[in-house]
Amino acid sequence: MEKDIEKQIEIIKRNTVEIIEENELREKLKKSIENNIPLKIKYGIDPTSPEIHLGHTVPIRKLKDFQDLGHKVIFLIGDFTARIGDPTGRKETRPMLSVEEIKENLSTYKEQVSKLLDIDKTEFVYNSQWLSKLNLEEIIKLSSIFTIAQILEREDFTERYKEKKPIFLHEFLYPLLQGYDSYVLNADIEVGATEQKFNLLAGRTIQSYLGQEKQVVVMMPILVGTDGRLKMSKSYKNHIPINTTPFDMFGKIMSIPDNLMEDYFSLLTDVKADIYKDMIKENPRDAKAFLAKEVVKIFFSEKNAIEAEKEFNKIFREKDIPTEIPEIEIKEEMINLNGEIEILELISKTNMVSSKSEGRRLITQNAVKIDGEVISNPFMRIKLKDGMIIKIGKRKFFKLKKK
RNA sequence: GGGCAGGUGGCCGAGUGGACAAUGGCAGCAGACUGUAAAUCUGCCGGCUUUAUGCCUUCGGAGGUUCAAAUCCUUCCCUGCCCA
Repeated sequence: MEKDIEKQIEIIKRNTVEIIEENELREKLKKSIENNIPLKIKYGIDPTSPEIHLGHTVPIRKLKDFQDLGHKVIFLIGDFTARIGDPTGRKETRPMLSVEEIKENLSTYKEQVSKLLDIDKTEFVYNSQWLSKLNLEEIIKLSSIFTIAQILEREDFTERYKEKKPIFLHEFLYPLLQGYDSYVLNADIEVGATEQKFNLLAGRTIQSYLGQEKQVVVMMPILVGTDGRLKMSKSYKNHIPINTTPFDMFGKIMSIPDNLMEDYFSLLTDVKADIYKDMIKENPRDAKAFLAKEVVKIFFSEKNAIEAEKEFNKIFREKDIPTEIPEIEIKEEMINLNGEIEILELISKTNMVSSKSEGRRLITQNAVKIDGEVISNPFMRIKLKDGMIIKIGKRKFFKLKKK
């Protein structure tokens, strides 16, 4: 364990937006070092979607910092609270998840987290273990800690309230339960994104109400998604999942707006600020490629990162075809006697496009190429050849396989 | 329980009997350009049919009125506001 408090503080503070309260953190660290007992770091996640994306990795990287400092990371899977749905940042009520759905989502979690954390040193807990046992009396007692005004004070609730959107009673319970989790775990520190502030603070209130030392709250910034405006989230379709291919991750990072680069460097990589700032100034494109490589390296390997870049350049700079292309088999009955088929027929029947209209649209927009040649007539008859390359748009490639 | 206002395409949001597959914005897709799947500009953006003043499905659900309904009526479900 790192024995120097100031050094620990320095590492903890990197990238954090706010720490509540810093002196309490100092106290906790001091005690921890004196007694050689690691602090319990709580981090909770909803198993609503089994996909972890780069946005989630910002706080998770902070957990890694704590782990490296010798503290104990407790990864809380909110399988029970997921059934309520965290109202945080939501403009509307979340649908309740069923037990089955949650179970399904849980399975891939650990694997993804293990790309960032030392999984053997990480404890995983499920809050259904204790929350499902709470009785009504205890819930009422918890509810009595907060007033409606306090809960309505939260920005997302206030907004919804102002916009006359529904807020359901059970949503009020969410922060209470999250706070109660902290009490059950006897958490020293809870890490979360800034939008979690209310929930994180509820933990402090509940702990102290129940006679426990308050947790310190460490808040991490929100990562903006590929659209450059909204927070990264699967539901906004602006996310970069980590369960993907190195090439896809590389490409998605290349698609972020230029002005996001600094944030991404600082929140997702260990590259020093003066280095990436210079790079961005010098050549934004190359800086972005470097960023993409660095991130891919974290989740895959250096080799994968280099290959991904090569592949990316091959396709988008040299306008070449990818190394690996999905093969499409053509069934006999689709082809006429001369071995021909209409192009639209070909791409729609083989599901290269989602519908015939879509295919027609793409063809008339000059988005379809066969062996490098633009096809602009949807009814053009194509003589099929084994190994023919069909390119649709910029990114979709198919190789024909004739039976 | 009563009164009032609402429920529209992935989202936001116009439309209040025909020309509405439904203005606009966002997201998405394509093309051009480029330094990249950045930015910008242009086009597309329910499905089906060789495309057409064509057909089918869609404006909370179910019925109905009408030659014709997202638009009118009945009823049910859901939300907000006010009263109790």
